[in-house]
Amino acid sequence: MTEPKDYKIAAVDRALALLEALADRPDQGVTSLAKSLGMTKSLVFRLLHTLEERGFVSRDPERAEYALGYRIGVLGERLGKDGALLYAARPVMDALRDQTSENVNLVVREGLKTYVLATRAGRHSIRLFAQAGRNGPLHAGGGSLLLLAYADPSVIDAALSQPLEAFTPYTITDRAKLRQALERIRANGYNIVLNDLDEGAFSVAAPITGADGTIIASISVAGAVARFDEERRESHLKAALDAAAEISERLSIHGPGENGRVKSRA
Amino acid sequence: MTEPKDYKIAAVDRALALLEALADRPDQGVTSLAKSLGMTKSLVFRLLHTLEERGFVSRDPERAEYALGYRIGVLGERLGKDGALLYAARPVMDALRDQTSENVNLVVREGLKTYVLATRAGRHSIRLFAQAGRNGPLHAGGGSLLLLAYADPSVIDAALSQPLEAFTPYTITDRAKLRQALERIRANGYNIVLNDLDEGAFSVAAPITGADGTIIASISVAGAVARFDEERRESHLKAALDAAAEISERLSIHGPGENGRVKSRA
DNA sequence: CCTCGATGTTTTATTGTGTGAAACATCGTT
DNA sequence: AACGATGTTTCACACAATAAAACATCGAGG
Repeated sequence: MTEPKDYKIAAVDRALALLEALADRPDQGVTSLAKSLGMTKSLVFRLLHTLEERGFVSRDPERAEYALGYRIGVLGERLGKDGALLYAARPVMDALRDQTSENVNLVVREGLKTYVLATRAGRHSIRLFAQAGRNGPLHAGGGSLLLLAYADPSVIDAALSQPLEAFTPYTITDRAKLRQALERIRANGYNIVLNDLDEGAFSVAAPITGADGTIIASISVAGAVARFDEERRESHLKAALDAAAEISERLSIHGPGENGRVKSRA
Repeated sequence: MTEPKDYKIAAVDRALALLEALADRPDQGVTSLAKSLGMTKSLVFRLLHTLEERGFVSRDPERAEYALGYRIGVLGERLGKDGALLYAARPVMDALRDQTSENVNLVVREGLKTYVLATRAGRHSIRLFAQAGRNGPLHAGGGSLLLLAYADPSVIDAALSQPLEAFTPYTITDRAKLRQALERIRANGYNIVLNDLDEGAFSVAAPITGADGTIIASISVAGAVARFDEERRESHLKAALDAAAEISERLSIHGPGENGRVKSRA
């Protein structure tokens, strides 16, 4: 450990910790916050005062309890749900790509389509299977099927009531079989497919959980089936699941644990 | 001015200013931020560093440019759109109530219904016309009609294709007349109705604009028609429009101007 | 009704820390 | 190759953040 230069400015860091604490449990008073954060009351008081002036926290005037303020919402809106996901996923995707040397895709659902939010190109393949910003079907592709599996039943019904295009001979177009596949995905907690969207491609997908506990995205490792053997199947799966867990952790209200820090590139 | 004791912590305040600046214009570098905020580079650098460690800003590693980080999105999600609106509106609603002595309602649209987010009870009326959390129709009531007027055309069509209940003899149920009324609301930029939802009640409603520039809510002054004369009509209208502007300003990405501060209760 | 305890608010002194200036590094550009 | 602009790091000092403790305010309970 090279004792990596602490440029943190303590006052700011404390203020941010305070915000996190309020997000975690709103409607706390000065004393309660001070206790749980190990700060003095006067410090907490002044931090809150500063944050309040800018609308980052708001005080219930009657009960002298604080909560996150509207400005957080305004700034958050600017970022958008996708933004939070994207930013949280970025370094994790980099790491996953480095680990697997394969393509990495971050996919979300929008209505009855899927949407590739971001990709990382693997080392091997010349051609990327997915491209950022690309729309895709819900019933084919590792990440897409996974998202469908965890979608609201009404969404599943709607998706299955549409015509199911066969992108390859391996695409599942039989509705009963598709439901079975979804069932198995939910049972496993991941999804591995071969050739169903792009012929010659495999995809190992894991679910990402948002702050509210629902599954909001999938991250997947994808590449050419030629390179896909039993050993890689295991390692890719573990890597994808770990990456998904890491991103989910970052998106959780409690934030990334002390452990979860992604090591920056040397 | 009583020179109100500055409890602000400068470092924290600067950090927040930095966040605002990044929200305002993302993808800025250290120098640009330093210049526009009148801080030194080193300070900005360290503030950014601190914010980055907690995920409140994120850096594009290649281009060394910063933007809001995922953590803002996570916390913002916690608050929700309604939360931001509610917290931003609270003090303004208090002030509006004090000015007008009438009921004040904050209404948003949800699908083809409206929803009362918050109310302030006026001095006069014993009975509150609206109650927080209450659903209402889209085609009657000062705030509701206003929201309908500014809604997407598809929403208007959908709303008009439903049966239009007559809550009082004054409720507009004729679709052509309703469309005319909506037209007039858009032309005026406000809406004043009498008796159309509750008999004996007037409502003066003004539109609130969200961070993205669309109209997301209405704030209205409402009371008994008996107390509604030409003079009050003018003063209530101006008060409502001012209040709406104030809230909109707070919700804008640029934030409340120096002027916009709501004076706290003595 | 008064006292007690708990909470939020204000003051104050001291130290530590946030700060600016300036040196340094690292780019891309002409 | 030299320049200019940008990001990074160092460093010394002043001032501002901090902890402790006093004060205010409120409610509960005897």
